Amino acid sequence: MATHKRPRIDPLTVEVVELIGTVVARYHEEYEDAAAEHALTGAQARLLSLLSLEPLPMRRLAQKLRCEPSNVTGIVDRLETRGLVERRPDPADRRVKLAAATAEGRRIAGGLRDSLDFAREPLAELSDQERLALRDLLRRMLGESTGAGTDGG
Amino acid sequence: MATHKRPRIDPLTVEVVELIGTVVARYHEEYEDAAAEHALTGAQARLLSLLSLEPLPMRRLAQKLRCEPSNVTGIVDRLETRGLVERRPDPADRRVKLAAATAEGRRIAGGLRDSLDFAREPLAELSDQERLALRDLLRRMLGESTGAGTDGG
DNA sequence: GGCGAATGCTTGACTATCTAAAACAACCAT
DNA sequence: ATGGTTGTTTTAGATAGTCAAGCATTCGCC
Repeated sequence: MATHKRPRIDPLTVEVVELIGTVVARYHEEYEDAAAEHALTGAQARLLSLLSLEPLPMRRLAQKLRCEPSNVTGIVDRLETRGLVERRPDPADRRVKLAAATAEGRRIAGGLRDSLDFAREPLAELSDQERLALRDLLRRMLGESTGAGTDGG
Repeated sequence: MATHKRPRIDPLTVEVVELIGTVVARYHEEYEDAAAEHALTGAQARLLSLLSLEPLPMRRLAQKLRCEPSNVTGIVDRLETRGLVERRPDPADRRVKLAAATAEGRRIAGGLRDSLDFAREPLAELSDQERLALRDLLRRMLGESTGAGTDGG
């Protein structure tokens, strides 16, 4: 009964998996906290951070956030109500609406970035050499598909 | 203007931070997908996984999931409706309700664990020695506060 | 030039997650 | 016994997410 034919995993792999789980959990916690400090939800913070780099069509936002466009409509609505984001027409295509961060929106996004100490603090524990080693290991683990934005267009 | 007095960060640290962000994103994606394969939401999957180890009081669940107890009520309700979880009285304290996974719930939790290939697949890329190095780096990064469940009672 | 299909966004209906506040029951100390 | 504390649920309300339908615009094609 319950023949869980789970491929045998060595304890080391299990431990690494658990460590990664811990990193993931802590990262999220810190992110949500940082967002909350600026009266943003996680989803709002992610969207606003994207827009602080460049204006984007709603459709593009949905792709980057991996959700339905109709969902983006709501999130942008709430940010627009608060004056952090605005919708602009796309001169090249009148169907498209470009969401863009306002000056205030960019200010908040900057503050958010600064609050995101998660990455800096624990990394400070590591020497340059160790950071280098960590980078290489993570790269290999991610299989070079680390184009950081290569989410096929 | 906007004197973002952001402590200068070296490019290596920035890159490592981005890599960790990618790991976090992929982990979540995989987790949600695995949950969806078993007709569970992320929150339901996390809760059920906890209960597959041992029955827990609602209050304890809320602590582990870092949310309000009233929230746990709803999630357990939905899982109970589907017969994956049941509420039992705590013989030692009649106020307490112990949430416990049913046999079917444990079965699903097992399947969920098996689907969670995220950790195994990319880790297979690494040699034993590299895994060891990665473990040590992650441990140091997390500052030994990796008691994996030492969420003070 | 115009017609139909495809594209971009929004709306509406519905579910899940989450919080805060209030209600209720049971425990515990005095 | 009384009263304060603790554990759970209920209620109300917000956000986030899906899917299907609707509307406007663009594009392919004749």
